[in-house]
Amino acid sequence: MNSVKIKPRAKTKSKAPYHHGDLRKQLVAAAEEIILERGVDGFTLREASRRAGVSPAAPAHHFKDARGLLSEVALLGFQEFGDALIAADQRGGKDPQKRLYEQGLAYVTFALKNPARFQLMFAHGKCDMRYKNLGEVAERSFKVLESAVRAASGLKPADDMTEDAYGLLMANWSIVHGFAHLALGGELDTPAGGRGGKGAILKSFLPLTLKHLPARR
Amino acid sequence: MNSVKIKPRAKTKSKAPYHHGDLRKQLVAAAEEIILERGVDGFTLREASRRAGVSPAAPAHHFKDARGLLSEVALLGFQEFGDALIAADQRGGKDPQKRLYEQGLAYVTFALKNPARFQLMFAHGKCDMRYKNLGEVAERSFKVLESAVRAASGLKPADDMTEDAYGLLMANWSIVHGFAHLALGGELDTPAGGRGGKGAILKSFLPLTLKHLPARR
DNA sequence: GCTACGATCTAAACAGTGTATAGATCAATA
DNA sequence: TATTGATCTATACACTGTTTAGATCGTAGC
Repeated sequence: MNSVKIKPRAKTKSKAPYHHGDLRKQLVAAAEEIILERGVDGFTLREASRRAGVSPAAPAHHFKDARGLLSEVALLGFQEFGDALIAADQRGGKDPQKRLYEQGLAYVTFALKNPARFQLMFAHGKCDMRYKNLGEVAERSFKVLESAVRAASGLKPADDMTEDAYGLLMANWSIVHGFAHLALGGELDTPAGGRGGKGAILKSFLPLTLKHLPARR
Repeated sequence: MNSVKIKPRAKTKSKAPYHHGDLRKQLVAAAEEIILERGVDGFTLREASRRAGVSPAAPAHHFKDARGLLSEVALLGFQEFGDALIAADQRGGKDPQKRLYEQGLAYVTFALKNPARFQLMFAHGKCDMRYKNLGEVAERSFKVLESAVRAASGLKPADDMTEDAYGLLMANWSIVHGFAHLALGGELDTPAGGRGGKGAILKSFLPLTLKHLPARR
């Protein structure tokens, strides 16, 4: 056999060059794969290296450490998440109640469709909020919610948040976040007519719950 | 000197016997210490062994593996948790709304006062729900909530849950669980006048949020 | 009292992890 | 063309959970 050595990472390429060329992106992709397959806790940096076809020390040149790579994944997640929330908010038009409802729908939908990413984004200590602009990007999602709550509370954009408005904000956030967390933990599968997977949860349980989204009082 | 050798683990005892004598309990205690100090992810079985003064292989005689030990900790947690919910429910008397409020208060209070334990109890995959009677004990807490929701929905104990009642249940659970999760993640610290630690959260933020606990509609 | 046993422990080993170090490779710049 | 800096490998270290074989010791049965 006339040795044509295979580059492990590329589909059909020449010789496995010493330099990967696209490692950073592939590490991120591998990380997303892994947390999807094995959960956030199942992630290992060495496995990501393996899937990218490099040595365990290679990632250090692109990310400070394992948390760095996970933080990058979270960053991308929060970007998509924020976009989804903004789009939902706009679907709500001028009705604050509808804005909150659409946001809640989008919040949980994102969580159930991107379970691993969502768990990572809100896991305690898994990623470093000082990584790049992760903190700001996460804050952006928060602001979308705050904006709708301000409208629902009759506040103008420049006004300070009142205590009541802040209570409304926390209540709205809590209910959708709690629902997402419980659903992802399988906590909503057991009782009564559960089962049916994420689809059933989104289609039947979620609307039943979002009916109770707190409005201004 | 009439040799009174010190047993490393016991306060003031004789000789460090080959057999520990109280290992199971001390492992549980060590595990609770560790998750409190280092978080659930910071737990290692070897560290627990070290603190109990035994070799890394010793725990295997009392727990199947690391998850087994954590499951035991979760089991004890759910027992206390269930007791707290039941006591709160009774404080609510005959008013379903008050029962739900007291339960919510107790739910979040438990979470903030036992952060590590709570995170463990609701962490995905950290403990084995088939461990001993962990599943049933966890279910017991759920039943306390369900019972109050039945009352709030005008259902008798024997009645099947209606869709609406189930929505009410999920909404109540979601809001308190979400609040607890967000608070533990420090998510409620940043904005506006936050800070002040868990005490401030319990005393000011929580009531503002629980005002919005969904009632029957 | 003795013996045998079963429960409980230790010591040592194995495979896996994250990460630090030193050195190899290679594109691009001076 | 030589050098430099970015990117990679090989190696090593200190951890981890868990398994194995063997040591210890309370106690049940004789």
